[in-house]
Amino acid sequence: MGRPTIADIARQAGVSKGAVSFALNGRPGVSEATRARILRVAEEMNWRPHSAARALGGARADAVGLVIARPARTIGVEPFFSQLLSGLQAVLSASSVALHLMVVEDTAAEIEVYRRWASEHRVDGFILVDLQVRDPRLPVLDELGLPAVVLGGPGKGGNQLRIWADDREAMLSIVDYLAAIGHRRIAHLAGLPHFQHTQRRIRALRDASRRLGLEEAVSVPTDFSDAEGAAATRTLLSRPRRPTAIVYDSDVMAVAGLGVAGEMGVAVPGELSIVSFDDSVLARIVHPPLTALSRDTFALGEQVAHSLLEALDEAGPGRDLQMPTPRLTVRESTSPPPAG
Amino acid sequence: MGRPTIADIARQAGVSKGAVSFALNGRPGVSEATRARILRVAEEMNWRPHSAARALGGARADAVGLVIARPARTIGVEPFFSQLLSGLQAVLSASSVALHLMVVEDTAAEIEVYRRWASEHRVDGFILVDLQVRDPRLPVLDELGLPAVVLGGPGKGGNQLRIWADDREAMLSIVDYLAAIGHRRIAHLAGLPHFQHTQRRIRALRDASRRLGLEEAVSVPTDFSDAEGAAATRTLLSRPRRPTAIVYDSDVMAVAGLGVAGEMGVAVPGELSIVSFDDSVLARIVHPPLTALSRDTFALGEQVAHSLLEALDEAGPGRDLQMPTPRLTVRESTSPPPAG
DNA sequence: TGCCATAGCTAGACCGGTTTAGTAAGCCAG
DNA sequence: CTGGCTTACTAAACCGGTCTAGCTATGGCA
Repeated sequence: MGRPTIADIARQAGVSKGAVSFALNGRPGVSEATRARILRVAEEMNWRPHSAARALGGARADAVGLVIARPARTIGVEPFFSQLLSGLQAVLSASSVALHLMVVEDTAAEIEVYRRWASEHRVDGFILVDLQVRDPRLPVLDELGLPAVVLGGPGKGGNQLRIWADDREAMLSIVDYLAAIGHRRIAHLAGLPHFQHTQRRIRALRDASRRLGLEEAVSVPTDFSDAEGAAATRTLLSRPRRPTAIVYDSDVMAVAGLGVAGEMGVAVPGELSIVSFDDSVLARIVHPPLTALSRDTFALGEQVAHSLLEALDEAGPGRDLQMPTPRLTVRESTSPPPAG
Repeated sequence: MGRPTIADIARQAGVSKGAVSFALNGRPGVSEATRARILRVAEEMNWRPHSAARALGGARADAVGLVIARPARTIGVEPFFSQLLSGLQAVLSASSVALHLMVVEDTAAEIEVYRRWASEHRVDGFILVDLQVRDPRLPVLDELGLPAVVLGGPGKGGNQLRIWADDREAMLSIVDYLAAIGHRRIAHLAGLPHFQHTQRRIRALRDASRRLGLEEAVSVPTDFSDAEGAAATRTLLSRPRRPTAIVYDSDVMAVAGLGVAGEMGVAVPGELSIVSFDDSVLARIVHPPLTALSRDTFALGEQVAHSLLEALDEAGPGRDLQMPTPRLTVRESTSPPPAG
């Protein structure tokens, strides 16, 4: 015989299918004695629920979806995503909720996946990353009516829960630190310009520069890849009056930039200070180890998972949840600028 | 009205549910005219199949499972997994097959997940990574009767398809290269000792050392983490007669080792040559860029996905599939050893 | 003309659960 | 003793598909 069904258990225990269902789901309708007997039989027969059958009745799919829209080959590098995934899994696994993961090429494809998974009842909710400026995904999620947690914010509107950290404050802490040790020409290798956090960081740098009266503070948008990070660094360092400090929006770019500096014979931190906006093992294992903004991405993943599980239980209106502002970890890639 | 069902379409098109099912699945039983009409109605009503309902009838779940057994916090670092994932996704997405991903703490938990997903009809097949020496997961998979693709081999027995590259030949190419440029004392920072590929690499190094008459060739097992990579490197470099070349089983460890060398004032490649068994952006962006074995992990992922999809269609007996042997990419982290 | 094969379709069982309506028995109060 | 209420349970509908058995109309062929 194949996998046992509740009908098999019912027959074995001498009760009806309904009674078995009640017993297995811990709901009233059977006596304690009968419940114990049914549970014992189910245990003996090694019964497991058939998730599809459950989902058919309109119940949970016990899965949540995460769709990442980035060119497939570039995902590999970002420790951020792997860390986030790990944190998500840690919580989801504990609740026996599976994670449906998909990597697509662009936002249009991403939205298509949301529609498909929702209509196919594959998932109970979604996790959104890389919040964009006027994000076209939000209205779609509202329309689909499934709960979602959005990484990024703060923001109004929509029924999703927003989880965010204060990028502006974080950028200010970097610039304040650099200015305090004497830097007056700071460059910023930013990420994709249509991401909300990219824009917030760029604006924060500009504001801080004005307030502190810096000589120069330029933001250069990139696609987050090591290639563009390296190329932009090369351009910056080739200028006659080059910046004395560069802030990188990701650790991958920072490490690439560090490599370019070494290659061009620019000493770090002697002639150039480097700060990474993202901390990870990557930032720690290179030499010199990078001064970086430390946030606990694993914990972020855990928080996202918790919030989503909560939202699945009681669909409330969208809320905001602020994570601690990342704190600057000073390592050996920063020092006062060269004299003169 | 909620989501339209085939019953709604049937009513609208004036046919029976069965006819709709035939039409939508492209099987005989309806005339071309009727089929076209049904398809048009389905299109108009924006119908999507309910995956649970399909799965209930014994059909496909249209999902495959990947379970990774490593401590959650350490996954984040390995570019290998992210690259593999990207390759998998590229192919799976194209076939509208979802990927169920789960990270667990150990092999026992991994096996438990296999059992659960199989009995819950959540997935149609599995992908196994980190093949172990006498792998306890293989008999379980045979018992569950679901197709699987195993990364690692070659191997007999089991009904799984094995996909592997020739680790032995790869290690030999590294040692031959190092010996050819004059190295006589080579160390090897290996991975977890119960992995098959770890053992094969250790054995290959020993054999090559004997054949080439090297002065020393030692393999040190680690847990793949940057911490152990750094610690073991420190120990090796502190010895009175230290190795002139170190081969690292992963790029993360190699980069960590590079950092330790820099910190201890050991010049790379002047005094120490470094080779990474895994190539990735990581190996390229550090300075000096690392000589490494290049294999296309993304392509590996694509191949795995293709093979698994094929196995889903026609469950054949287990087979072997050999990937191209990784080729050594010489960069700037290797040179002849210091004189004397 | 009569018979059979076949195309084209319908009705309904079925998958494995959940859930609702209904029923029998037990208990208590009046 | 009876009516009403609760408890413990059963029977059956239901979710949205797939699939098989069977029915009807048509065409081909002897």
